[in-house]
Amino acid sequence: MKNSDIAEVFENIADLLELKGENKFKIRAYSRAAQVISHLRQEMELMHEEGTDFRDIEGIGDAIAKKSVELITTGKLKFYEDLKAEFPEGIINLLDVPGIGPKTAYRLSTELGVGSIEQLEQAIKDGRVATLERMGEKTAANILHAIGAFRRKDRRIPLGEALPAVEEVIAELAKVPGVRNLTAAGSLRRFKETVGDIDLMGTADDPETVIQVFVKLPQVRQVLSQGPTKASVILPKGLQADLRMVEHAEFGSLLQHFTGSKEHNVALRTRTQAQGLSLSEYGITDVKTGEIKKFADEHSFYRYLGLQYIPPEIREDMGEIGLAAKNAIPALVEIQNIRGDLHAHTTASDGMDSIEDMAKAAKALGYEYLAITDHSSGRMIPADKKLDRVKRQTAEIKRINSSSLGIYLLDGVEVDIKADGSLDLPDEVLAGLDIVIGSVHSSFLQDRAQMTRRIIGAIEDPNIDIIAHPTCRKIGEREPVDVDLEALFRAAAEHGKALEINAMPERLDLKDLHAYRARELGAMLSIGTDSHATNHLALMKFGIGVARRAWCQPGDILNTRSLKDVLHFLKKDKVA
DNA sequence: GCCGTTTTCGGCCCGACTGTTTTCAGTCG
Repeated sequence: MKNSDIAEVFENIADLLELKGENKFKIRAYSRAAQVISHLRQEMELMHEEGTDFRDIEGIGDAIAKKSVELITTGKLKFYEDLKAEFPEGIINLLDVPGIGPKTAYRLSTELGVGSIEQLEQAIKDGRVATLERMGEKTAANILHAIGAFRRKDRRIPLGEALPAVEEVIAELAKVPGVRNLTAAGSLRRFKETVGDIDLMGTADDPETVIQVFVKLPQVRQVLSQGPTKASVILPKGLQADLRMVEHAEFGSLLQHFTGSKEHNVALRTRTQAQGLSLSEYGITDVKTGEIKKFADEHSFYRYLGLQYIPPEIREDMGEIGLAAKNAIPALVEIQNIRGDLHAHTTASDGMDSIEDMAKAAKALGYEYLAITDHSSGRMIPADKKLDRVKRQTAEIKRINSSSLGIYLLDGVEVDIKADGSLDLPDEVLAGLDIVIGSVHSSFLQDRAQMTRRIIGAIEDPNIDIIAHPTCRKIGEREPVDVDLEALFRAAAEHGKALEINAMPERLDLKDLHAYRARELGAMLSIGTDSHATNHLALMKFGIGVARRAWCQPGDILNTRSLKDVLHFLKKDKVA
């Protein structure tokens, strides 16, 4: 049973207890445990095998530890089964509809016998919902609308899609006179791989004007709510955007509050409560005097609480607050630390631009080096031409490296790790290159044992330097391959090979939790954009976001190193 | 149900908006 399954059970328990009207702190405890479990960097199943006591995990005590063990060992939980049996089938599904909480779900279920979204839709249409106490025509219509939106919005939007939409809206709002500090906060600012909705904020001399411009933007498909300081709208593709405006002097508190995560903020508030302080988006209130202190920026906000500044990417209540109190937050890797890109394609395979154009674009970013790593075969390369292609590439790279362009090209390849584990180019060809990236591009559905052997075999191959996009997932498109990541990370650490954080927004592979664990086990990481055109080189920032979410420091990332040190890692010192 | 620079018992985060209410409950983030 995977962590996500266990977390789901506890989240469902929290929902059911809420339906039941249980003690809200008990409910919160289950909900919090679910949250913590879904953020664990190791599978609980494995931790259990290794004898880990789950009570050592913050947020998990005697009861939930015991229930977790029951789930892991038997695949079921009696407490949960009994609880479910107390309610009409399907009641939990109703909670998925935005606007329906436990109270409403319970009444719909008990008073109208509604047990599914379809039945709910029917009950609204024949007018039964509007007749309930404290419900009306408007509420019923809103629920009906929410059902439609819920059906269309079946997944969170990848970061790479949300960001351009946001930039467009911000550009429009920036035209309003007196507007300042327009920023996207929320999961977007924390670089989460998918974004549920967009949190925009800013400050203005006259906030209400900005809200009015916002709800009338041409992109806006629907206005969900609108007040003097806050509005929510639906943008194309069902993307929800919330805008909040405050006074200039309060921006730091606002940004901090809406950057989240929710868990981080809850933990922060709980902690500061003991100091007699109350936190909100408007500032920090001294509970005794009622005096409110405002903050124009986040740094002063955290400083006032006696905390080191915490970078947005690690605000997940995963230990960062305790470390900040001890001034022990590590210096996370930044885009400025990156000295080159180790994964790029050209017209030699399926890329759009020539080797020289890619080199110039990388140079323009200030890089010292760029690895040209076209595919071994397939993707525009006939099998019988693959050796010629490599030869031509090597010659062209030699030419550019001896020119005055001022960037060093690493002569490389992204070689397929074939289904049987063999590599798609002969050893002697691979041995002659500066850098060899191994990738799985086929037979994604192999079973765990086979896939693990396949990739670890490549890690053990002396010619391989980096494993690209190790899980092969594509967000919202293709599931990750079934592989024993723990074993893979250990093998990479043992053999001194790097694992890629692929920076393409639809990949982000390794993902944050995996990169965290790989680093913890001592594996080197590299961030590669997998660029297929010059403008893709700028996607590096997404890889940096993942690396920061994985608490990586510059030393954890291969391509923060100088060319000399990279070549040393690749055991190609002699080439430099 | 969890947890401890006030505590092993008694606490447990904060505010806006909506709709249906004459003062607030429910939901969301």
